[in-house]
Amino acid sequence: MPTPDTKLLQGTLDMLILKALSLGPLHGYGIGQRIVQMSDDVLRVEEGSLYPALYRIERQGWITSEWGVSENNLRAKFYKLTRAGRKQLQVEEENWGRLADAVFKVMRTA
Amino acid sequence: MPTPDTKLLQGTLDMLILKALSLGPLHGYGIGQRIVQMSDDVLRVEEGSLYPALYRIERQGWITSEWGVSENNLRAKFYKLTRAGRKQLQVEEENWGRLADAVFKVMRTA
DNA sequence: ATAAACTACCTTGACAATCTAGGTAGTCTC
DNA sequence: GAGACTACCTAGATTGTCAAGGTAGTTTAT
Repeated sequence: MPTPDTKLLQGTLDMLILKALSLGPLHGYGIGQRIVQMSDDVLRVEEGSLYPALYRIERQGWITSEWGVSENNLRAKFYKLTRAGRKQLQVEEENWGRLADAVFKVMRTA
Repeated sequence: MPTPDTKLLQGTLDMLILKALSLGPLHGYGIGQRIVQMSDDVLRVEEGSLYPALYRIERQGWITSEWGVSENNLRAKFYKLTRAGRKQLQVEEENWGRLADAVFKVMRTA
């Protein structure tokens, strides 16, 4: 198990989850792993953040869930991006880009 | 007065304040303005966030304060970066870079 | 003179996101 | 049958930010 050394950038978790799901349906546990992996072990997602985030996002209608069986033969809840979720991902992506660029610009100020 | 349309990326305020002060001492009100200006009106700092942040940062020993008079002839508390603050700015800068890069990497994932 | 706009500070209360730290239960390997 | 791993969940505390209020002094325009 990778043990990344840093906490998540606040406010980006929802976006990262949506992004992970944009690559295909996945259960909660797997989403956490996929994010760690996609970020090359820099970003970690604690379960205490992950599951509440999933409920929050589902309540918004951006993902749907369905119980199933994992690759390891365990019961698992699979999440899938909705059309609205795909749209939301775009919005958050643009927002993040704008903000991150602004921060970078400030940091580059002589 | 510029009215930027977005909230601050959480966790970056301290860094932005330190950065603003790295360009020279400044009073609280001015720090807020400098950040708005450095970010081309994308980042806004609410006073309800700014002043508590300044106390927090001063408590850490990264800045010191001194009462003085502003350019407009009003009493104002001027903040100055300490040596420790300059070092902290570096640390936060590296951290931010690493995290932001990781997020960008995730978002670019096919 | 006096109102309006701006500078500069401050505080309170609420809210949202995250983490820590616990827990359950099933599977697989040794 | 012990230990590691998968997979879910929750409660409580902490933290950062914001919204919305407030005080007081200065400047500009009327």
